[in-house]
Amino acid sequence: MPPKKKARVSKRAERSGDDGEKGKSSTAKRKAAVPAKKTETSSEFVPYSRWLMKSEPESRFENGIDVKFGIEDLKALPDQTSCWDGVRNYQARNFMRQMKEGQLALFYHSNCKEPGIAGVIKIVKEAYVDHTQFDKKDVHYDASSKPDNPKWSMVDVQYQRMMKRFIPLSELKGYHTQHLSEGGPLKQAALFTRARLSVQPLTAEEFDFILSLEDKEPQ
DNA sequence: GCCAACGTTGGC
DNA sequence: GCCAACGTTGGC
Repeated sequence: MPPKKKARVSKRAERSGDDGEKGKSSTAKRKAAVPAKKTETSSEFVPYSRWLMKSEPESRFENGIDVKFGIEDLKALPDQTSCWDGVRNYQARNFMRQMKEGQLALFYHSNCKEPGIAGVIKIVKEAYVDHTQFDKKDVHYDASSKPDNPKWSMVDVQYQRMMKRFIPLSELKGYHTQHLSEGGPLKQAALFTRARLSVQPLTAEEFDFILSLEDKEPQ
């Protein structure tokens, strides 16, 4: 399961102990878990079912370790499957814990020449303990996390397909700006409103809109 | 390489 | 429990 890899996020996160989900007390709550949207006609919560996950496709060394993990790297693995370890941000972790097997996510290339949406992946294993938090050699080792009460989780994802064409961030940003003034599906996309979140939810409208761009001319 | 935005830490 | 300092994310 554990190919070395990806998702760059803080590296210490030390205490703060919080756990995000016991929700009630303490600090670090700040903007805890954004609640899923409600439907118009009922007060039922509709859980998110689409996601966007960021990873770096270009080599970058952290403590002597290359954190490069682009969609091509995922595609090259046995079963085209990998665990998504190394997430060290509570909101991102909490979103991963909401993921269900079979759900789709957009694979986003970050911190690179051309940031943007590279392809589609599928959640093939729901959240479980991220072993790298206990590994002193790992870039994302977290000395504050104890095996009897692990802080960090990961999911497994499987490559589905490349986008028919790469959708650059710049293009999405153009639509975001446009939708802000005229209305439209990317108006509130987390990619822009929560820029630094490495694992974020997408509404069905956002997800479908982004996929629809594949068949349009680059803007 | 710069640096704005923002999450985390830790003193008080 | 506030908030300034610090460190990271990630576009440009």
